[in-house]
Amino acid sequence: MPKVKESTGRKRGTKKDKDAPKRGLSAYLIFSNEWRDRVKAENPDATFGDVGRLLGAKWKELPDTEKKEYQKKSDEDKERAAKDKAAYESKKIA
DNA sequence: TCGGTGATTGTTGTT
DNA sequence: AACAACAATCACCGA
Repeated sequence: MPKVKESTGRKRGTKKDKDAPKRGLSAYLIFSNEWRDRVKAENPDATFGDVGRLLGAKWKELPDTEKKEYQKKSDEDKERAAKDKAAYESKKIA
């Protein structure tokens, strides 16, 4: 039984590695980059609280094909993060 | 071998 | 500066 987090309040400064080899962006992150301006374009009054919620709602409304595009981008980002860590362990091989 | 855990990613707007 | 919902993620490690 996977402990699914119901609250989205993760801890920000919870890292133990001094180098912190980051990870990769996620589909939503990339999607938000493109949609953030579109959502705001239709909701110039909506602040993060509004846009944020609306954004996520739209994300799910997005066609699977569309999401697939972002997922694909996330894949590239992943590979990028992989190199990031690669250098991290390389310099920090210890 | 396998699981699940935590850490991370980016936006905006506020205080 | 940091946080707050929104969602995905997924690499990492240990037992």
